[in-house]
Amino acid sequence: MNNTIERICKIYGYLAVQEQSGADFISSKELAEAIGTTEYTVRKDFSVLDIKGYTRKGYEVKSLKEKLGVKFRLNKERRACIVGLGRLGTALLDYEHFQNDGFEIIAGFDSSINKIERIQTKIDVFPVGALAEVVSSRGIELGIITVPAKAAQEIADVLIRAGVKGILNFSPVKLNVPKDIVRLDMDFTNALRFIAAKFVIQNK
Amino acid sequence: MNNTIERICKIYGYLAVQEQSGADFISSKELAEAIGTTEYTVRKDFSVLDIKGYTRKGYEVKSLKEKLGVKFRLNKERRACIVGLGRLGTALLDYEHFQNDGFEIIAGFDSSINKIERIQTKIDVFPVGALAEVVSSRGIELGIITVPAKAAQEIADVLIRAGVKGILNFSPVKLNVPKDIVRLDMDFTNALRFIAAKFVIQNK
DNA sequence: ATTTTTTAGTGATTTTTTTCACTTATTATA
DNA sequence: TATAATAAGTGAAAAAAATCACTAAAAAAT
Ligand SMILES: NC(=O)c1ccc[n+]([C@@H]2O[C@H](COP(=O)([O-])OP(=O)(O)OC[C@H]3O[C@@H](n4cnc5c(N)ncnc54)[C@H](O)[C@@H]3O)[C@@H](O)[C@H]2O)c1
Ligand SMILES: NC(=O)c1ccc[n+]([C@@H]2O[C@H](COP(=O)([O-])OP(=O)(O)OC[C@H]3O[C@@H](n4cnc5c(N)ncnc54)[C@H](O)[C@@H]3O)[C@@H](O)[C@H]2O)c1
Repeated sequence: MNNTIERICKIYGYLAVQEQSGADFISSKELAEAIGTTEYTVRKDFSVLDIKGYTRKGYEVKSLKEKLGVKFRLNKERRACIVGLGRLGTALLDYEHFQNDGFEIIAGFDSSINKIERIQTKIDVFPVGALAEVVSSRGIELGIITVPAKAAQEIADVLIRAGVKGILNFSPVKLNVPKDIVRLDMDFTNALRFIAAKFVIQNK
Repeated sequence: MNNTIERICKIYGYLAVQEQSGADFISSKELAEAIGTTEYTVRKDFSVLDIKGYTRKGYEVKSLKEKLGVKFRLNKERRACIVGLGRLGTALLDYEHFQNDGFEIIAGFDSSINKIERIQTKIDVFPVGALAEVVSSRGIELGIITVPAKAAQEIADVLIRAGVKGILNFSPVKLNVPKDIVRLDMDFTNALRFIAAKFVIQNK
């Protein structure tokens, strides 16, 4: 199931691009190539999701995107916030792509008043003390954590208590969250390790 | 196999922390908890890798880390470079953790001479024209791509021709690489999509 | 000295995921 | 109009991954 979700998310992104460039139909083969899987897997995913295509044409880009959008609620705008406005946090804060793709970063938080005052961005920034209040009052569903490792769990706890449903964690700690909260870790060091390790395995 | 590699990388990171804090032995259960899997899976992974523990004690932290380090060459320093010194690239450039964990960022590249001149960092920065030369002469094995989407494939091609073995790609495009090159995409938008989609699926 | 508890090790089983093999529909072509 | 080609749909098979169920060893407790 996770694999399917992951593929669907990639497909959804690819469809957005294709839609923009005016493509009408797209085959399972092209989708497979675009996201790095096989046409069988793409068709099986769609089969399970009860999504139909057209023989000899493929899937209609617009309606396919629409259907995936509805099934996985990728069509709906989601509000997010970033906690920890250091080097990584500020880079993310100004990353316009998120907004285009349906994720609206509507607030940033930091513990340093200094930083908050100096920061240059169109997005509202607050002291971290306001986190719980802002998250719940503004209906923020996603929390992005870019604070130092030692503060990450505490921030996660506040976010969850305030009502976020998912956490994207950039700090290199494994956060404890209740199992109805979706957590995803972006650990760059592990990513580099994975690349290095995979290379070693592949070549022996 | 990929799943095993991923788990081993996480375990390796956790072991580094445990070693630091002076732990001697660690059980499959603790490891499982730390990386988010089951004790069975951890033991099975080790069983396959022919790694032995001690009954009623667990695995010896130091020698386990050592063994994984050797098997997956995670003990060896790897040189890496960052191409694209914008908001994300500069954040990564100064991220000290990489060095601690055996990844030595030894060069940064950008197409803007202006940027290169203004940038403040201890790491050597070069115009992108020097990429191929620096990569091959300094034995850089890993390339980190943080250029805009439209330049990403071209940079990947140069990196590969110059001899990198793996690419960590932060741009939101699927790079084409020969299959002996390990590529890993860090697509933050997809990560947010995944969280949102998983949440929807979980709660219906 | 004996029993209990804990934890690894692993073959067998189960579950999940992927791939295959084949059918069907539709369009293009001869 | 007949034939060829293309691409979806899907049950079956295969492969991969995870879990279970058990044994064995060692330490701790009685
Ligand atoms: N910089 C990178 O390239 C990079 C790469 C991988 C992972 N990370 C991880 O991302 C996180 C942030 O990294 P960074 O380099 O941006 O660090 P940073 O030190 O530049 O920024 C951290 C920010 O968090 C703020 N902060 C600290 N405690 C806080 C709290 N309790 N509540 C709110 N804000 C708080 C600090 O004031 C600072 O602005 C770290 O966990 C780091 O390990 C960073
Ligand atoms: N900023 C973020 O938070 C964020 C988040 C997710 C993904 N990304 C992706 O990471 C990449 C970089 O994002 P960013 O926000 O840092 O962008 P940015 O515009 O701040 O930086 C891009 C840098 O690449 C340089 N560059 C452009 N073409 C180049 C080339 N051919 N060779 C070498 N350097 C070149 C530019 O001079 C600039 O310094 C983009 O692909 C973006 O989609 C960024």
